[in-house]
Amino acid sequence: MLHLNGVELMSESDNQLSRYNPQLVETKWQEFWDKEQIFRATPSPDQEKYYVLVMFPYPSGRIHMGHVRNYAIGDLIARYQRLQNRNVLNPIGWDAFGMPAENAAIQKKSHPAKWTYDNIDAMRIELKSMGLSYDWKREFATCDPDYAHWEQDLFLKLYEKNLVYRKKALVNWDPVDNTVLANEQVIDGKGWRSGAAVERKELSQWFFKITQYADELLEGLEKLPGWPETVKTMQTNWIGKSHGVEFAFKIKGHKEVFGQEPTPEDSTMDVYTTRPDTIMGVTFCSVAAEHPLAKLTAKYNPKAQEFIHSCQSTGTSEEALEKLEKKGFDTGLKAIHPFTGEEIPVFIANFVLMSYGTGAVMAVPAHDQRDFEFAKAYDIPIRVVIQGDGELLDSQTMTEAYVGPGKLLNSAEFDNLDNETAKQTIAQAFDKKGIGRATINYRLRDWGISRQRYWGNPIPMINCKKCGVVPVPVEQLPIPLPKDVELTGAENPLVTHPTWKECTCPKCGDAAQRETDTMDTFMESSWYFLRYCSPDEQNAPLNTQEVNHWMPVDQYVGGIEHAVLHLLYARFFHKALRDIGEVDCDEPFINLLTQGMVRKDTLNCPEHGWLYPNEADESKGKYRCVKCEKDVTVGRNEKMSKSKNNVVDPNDLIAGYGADTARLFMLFAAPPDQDLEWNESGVDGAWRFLNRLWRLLVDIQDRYQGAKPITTTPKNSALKKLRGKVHETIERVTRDMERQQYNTGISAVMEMTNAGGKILSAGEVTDDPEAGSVLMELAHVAVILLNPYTPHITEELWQMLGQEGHLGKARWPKVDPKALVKDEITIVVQINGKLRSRLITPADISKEELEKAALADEKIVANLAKVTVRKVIVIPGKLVNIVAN
RNA sequence: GCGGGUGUGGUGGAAUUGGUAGACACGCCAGAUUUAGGAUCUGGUGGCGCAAGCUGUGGAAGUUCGAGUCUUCUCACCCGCACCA
Repeated sequence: MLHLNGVELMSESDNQLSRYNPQLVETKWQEFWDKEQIFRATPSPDQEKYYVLVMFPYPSGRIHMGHVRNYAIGDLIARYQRLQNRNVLNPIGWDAFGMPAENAAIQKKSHPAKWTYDNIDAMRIELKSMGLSYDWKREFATCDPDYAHWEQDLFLKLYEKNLVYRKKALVNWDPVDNTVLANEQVIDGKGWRSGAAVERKELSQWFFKITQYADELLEGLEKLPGWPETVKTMQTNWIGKSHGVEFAFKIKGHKEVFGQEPTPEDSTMDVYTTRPDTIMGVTFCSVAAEHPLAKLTAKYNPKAQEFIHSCQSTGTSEEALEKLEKKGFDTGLKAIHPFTGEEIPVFIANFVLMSYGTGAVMAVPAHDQRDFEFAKAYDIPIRVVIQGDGELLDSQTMTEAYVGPGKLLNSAEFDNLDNETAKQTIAQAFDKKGIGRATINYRLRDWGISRQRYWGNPIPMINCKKCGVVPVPVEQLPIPLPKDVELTGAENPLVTHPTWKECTCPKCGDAAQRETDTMDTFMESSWYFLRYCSPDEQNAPLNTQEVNHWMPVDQYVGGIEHAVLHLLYARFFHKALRDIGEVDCDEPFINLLTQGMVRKDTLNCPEHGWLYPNEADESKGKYRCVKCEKDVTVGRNEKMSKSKNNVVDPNDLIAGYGADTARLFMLFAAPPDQDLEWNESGVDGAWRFLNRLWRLLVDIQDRYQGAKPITTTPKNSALKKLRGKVHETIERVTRDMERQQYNTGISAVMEMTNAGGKILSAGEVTDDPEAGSVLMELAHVAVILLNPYTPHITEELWQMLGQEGHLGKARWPKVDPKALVKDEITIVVQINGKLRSRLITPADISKEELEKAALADEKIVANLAKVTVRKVIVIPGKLVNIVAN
């Protein structure tokens, strides 16, 4: 019996000639990898490092197809890089804080920690059944006391650096989850998780100064060529940098309107505009409902108050906004135009946002669509100040605002300037007058991280009546969550717990209270990739030396849904940690691969609603419900989701076909960044290929046991051609690995094994003295090239081929350039670009000879009988195109 | 509305980046094999045509000896943002 590091080859009765048994093979190799710690990563000075990272899962209890795809891709990259002799770090862990654990605890009257750790145990088994090459020694969950401890520590370090602050803020309140949401977590005015309509509420909140890094986050994108354009565009738009001018209007009329003299604050109004070139077209101003001038007006005028109220109660849903009419309320106050001295009305308008710029805008109806609509509704003058090429604009007849480029008119000393130049000239004019200056504005706002939830990491702060906000001293960390809580969903147990929040102020020693908010769970995912580098570090959040050895992440793999949220927070947090000396590099993720969704048809029965795939019978393209025989509507092909029942459980797939088949299918069915349509027969195809491969290699080993892979050029031309195919395949698969088009890599190997199978079954050259070594080379190459896709079966076949050791020690094959040299090639002959004939010529044929041969070809001669040749284009090695008429 | 992307056989998808369109697979058709494991093997398979051939990459035009690939316009679908001044 053969042995390999204590692992037995399949027993005699079950060996070489027997069928491919994935369950046996996979269990065997998973145990071997585990026992021998094959994928343990330790820094090594001799090898180039490679850090591959997959987005860690939330421990929901079961893996889904999205995980399988994500981790199959990540593992393929890890194994490929190992074969390229790189020292690979491929870690995994658990994004373990969050609301589902609390909801489950409420439902089951248990504790979130128990639910979470039970789920992790279940999911770990599932992940292990996939045969992923993780360094499991680095595994952690973000709810581990250790991880929470060092996160609190980092929070305090950033607080010291003045990157964290607290302020009262109007927040997005999710009434179902009873918590605050960041702007990024509000989608179409609804909570990203609960789907409930978000309300506005004013609360004291902790913020990270992400806006301080807005410019670097924006510019950093340019240094990331390995990121998809879509993600970079989304982040660019999210940051929303704009150049403009901020200036102040003098405000008058307080006495007339309110019967009161203005306070200094009330007598001016700051506005921000990106269009200073249209300054002479300003005919009114508008302010947000929350603007101080609006509030002032409301104080004296109940109708204004009513109007403001109606603004705030309008929904923020997509539809509501789209149909929302432009409405305003005239404050009666007048703004003084800074250049003309003209008095213009100031309105409270329902479409002005308090949270962007200054909450007040100068309105130019002729050149801004919103202002145009507003002016039409309230009969405000429209003044054209930019004239584009073409027809003359007429303020009386124009039906929409002109927002294009052009020359200035009706603009006094600025007349005839082109508007781009005017932006600068006028900005300077503001500066000279001392009432305004060029400003940069961002759409991005600071990251609010306070959450009124139990199952999160406590914010390590103390509120003292005397001293105010005081940070918890580092030596008192960690602040653990209380274990003795009962979750009801009504109120945060950290608030209601009898003792947890009570403490003494570190400054004055008086009784004080802890901050009861916990941190946004995006905090945990903002530095987990750093903690992976030194997961056991006991004295600090990070071991800087180890972190700097492994960082940055060379390849990050995950879902596109994190394009803005997680990926922007993580970039920011990383840069902040860089600035407190925790890590050296500027960007955490050099290359980003965003995999597409796994989708499946949805089935809907008129009686039973959404059906599971096995609840409908298919015949002739029609589906019937197995329960009621009614016709089933086949809905759109959609992302697999529990609510639509269009899910396939990866565990069933792995139990039935094995992990290798599941992985192969996932990687073969589509390029990784594209959506993947789930298709049962595609799985069968992958399964059959692995069986064919198995049989082919068993056949080769049977016939040519002991043959050494060939290293020279075979004499027989069929064998030479086959060897050419082998090396062409190495070249193609290598290229596909580098360009991350894994589906075509598999195709290439399939072509190669098909060619090998053909030679064997044809039987013509199987007795050639070199046949064995050519086929043995093919077998070896097939095994190694496929190892990143299907690790278990390739290990088993490697061993079956009599190889010492395991594939962890193998190296990616090298192309023998001699093997790629072809004796003859096929040349296409076209007439006027249409295919007319093919020539088989020696590979080294000269241009002239090729032209001659093409023109002498029978079919070509026949086709040229009635026309005159005008020109002949010869592309050596490819084609000849004859231009004739 | 703005920004980004995608349209190729019955299906998933290829096409060395301007040079044989449809690789590889699924499905289907025909045949072989008394066929023990989700069969396997051989051949065929874009459309039209008996054939030579014609035609064909959402549509229209253009550049080019030559266009799935480049340019312009247009249609459809998908994703993101959405009154950001």
